[in-house]
Amino acid sequence: MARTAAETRELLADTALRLFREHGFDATTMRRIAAEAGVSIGNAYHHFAGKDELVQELYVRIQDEHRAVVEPRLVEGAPLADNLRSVLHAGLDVMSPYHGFGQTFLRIAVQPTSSASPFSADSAPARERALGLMRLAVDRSGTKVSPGLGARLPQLLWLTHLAVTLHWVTDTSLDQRRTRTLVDGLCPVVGRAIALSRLPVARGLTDQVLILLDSLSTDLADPATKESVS
Amino acid sequence: MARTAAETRELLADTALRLFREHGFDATTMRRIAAEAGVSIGNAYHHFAGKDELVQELYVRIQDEHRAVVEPRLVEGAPLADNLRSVLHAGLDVMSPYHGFGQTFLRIAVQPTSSASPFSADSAPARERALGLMRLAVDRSGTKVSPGLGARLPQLLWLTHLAVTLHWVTDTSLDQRRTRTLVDGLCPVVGRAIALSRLPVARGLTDQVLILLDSLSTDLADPATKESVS
DNA sequence: TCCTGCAGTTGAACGTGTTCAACTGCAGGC
DNA sequence: GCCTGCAGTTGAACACGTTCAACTGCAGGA
Repeated sequence: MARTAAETRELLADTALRLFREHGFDATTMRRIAAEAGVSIGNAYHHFAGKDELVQELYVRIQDEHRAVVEPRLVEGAPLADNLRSVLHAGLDVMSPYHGFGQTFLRIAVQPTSSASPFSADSAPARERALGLMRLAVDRSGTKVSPGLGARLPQLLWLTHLAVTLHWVTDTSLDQRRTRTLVDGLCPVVGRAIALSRLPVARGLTDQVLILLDSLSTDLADPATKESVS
Repeated sequence: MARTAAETRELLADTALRLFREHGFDATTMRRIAAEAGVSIGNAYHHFAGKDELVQELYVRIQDEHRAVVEPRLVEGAPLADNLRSVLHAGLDVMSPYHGFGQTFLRIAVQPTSSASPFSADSAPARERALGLMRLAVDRSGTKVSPGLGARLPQLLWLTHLAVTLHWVTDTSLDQRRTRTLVDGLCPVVGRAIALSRLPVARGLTDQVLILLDSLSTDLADPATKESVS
């Protein structure tokens, strides 16, 4: 028997993700994942630290697919609002089959101790890729942005993406149409806000927001700030 | 033996909340809660549908305490930003002892099926009270707000509160100081944004935001929209 | 040929949240 | 005094996620 570790790992991930899609997260037991993959329970735990880590695998795959789907859709010179709309809708498209256990997704992502948290140091590469996608949307767009805001805009849009995802998870409407509506309404608002930020009258507010974002990104960038009681 | 149902229920809730505070959520087993309360496991499940429902009990108590703590702190005629700051800091004060299982808190709150979701129809009374608190902060403040925005402002501030809470849950800094910093930076920004919204140049954006909030509150108010596949 | 080491694997066992059919004891009719 | 109904209670039993000491089989030296 004894495949290579990589083979068994992928076999388990594929099986688990299929069962998650077919029966949901709770109804999919580790015993069944192992059984359908043709390995023992203990072996499954040898390759994945727990059931949660199998969801992280899905997280990674979704993100890869998101980028693959959205990149061709980003139009050079289009308004930023339009490109943002493409990114957000593409994200919803990709996540769509997994709405059933979005709550599980969130439960795992929210654990500060876990490496799955979008804010954790461990997921810095994944976060950097997500930020890179937003940066691409900004760079390709024809919308004029002040340099100061331009540097922080990807981060701001990424937070927007998180907020939309949060809404999507709790969205019980048919096919999550309400989240689609939210995206369609939100993107023009973001576009207008950015346009407004260039006016002198909004300069003070814009600067304050940038400072706030700076302090937030310090949270994300500097693991040393994670000190706890000695 | 056989106390009244209300007595046993409260005894269990008190015991559970004490154990949660002392040992955290995961380390507190239903068996131990029942044992320390002097009842059987089955009895505990007779009074609470599950471990999650005991956390909902905490959710209710925290909210009551939040209102009690913050109401005296709201200053008549103060800038809205100051009153908002009081509400948010008071919220953090009250939640502070329970930061350890904030993730558990969120896990339960996020389930759309559960009645614990802040967006669910079941928690409408709790949400209404939270909104009422924000309305009070707005009404007591001396900040001038356009009527259209004024009507939606409590909802907007409530969403702000949710966002801050989300940051708090994932905040690993000592005593969650970073969230405190976030609040201190965020409140002036909100104040400035509201001031800016009154200017004619921002009228279009303000209207768009209000329309967006309208569609969001339709989500919350109208349970009929929760239809799923027939 | 035998031994050693190790990557890959096994499944019984543990403690968990949760369920449920059965028990207890009291209030109130007869 | 006896029966009935029911609110309150019980704990064994179930399936689950997770752990871990032990097993397998092969590669590569002696």
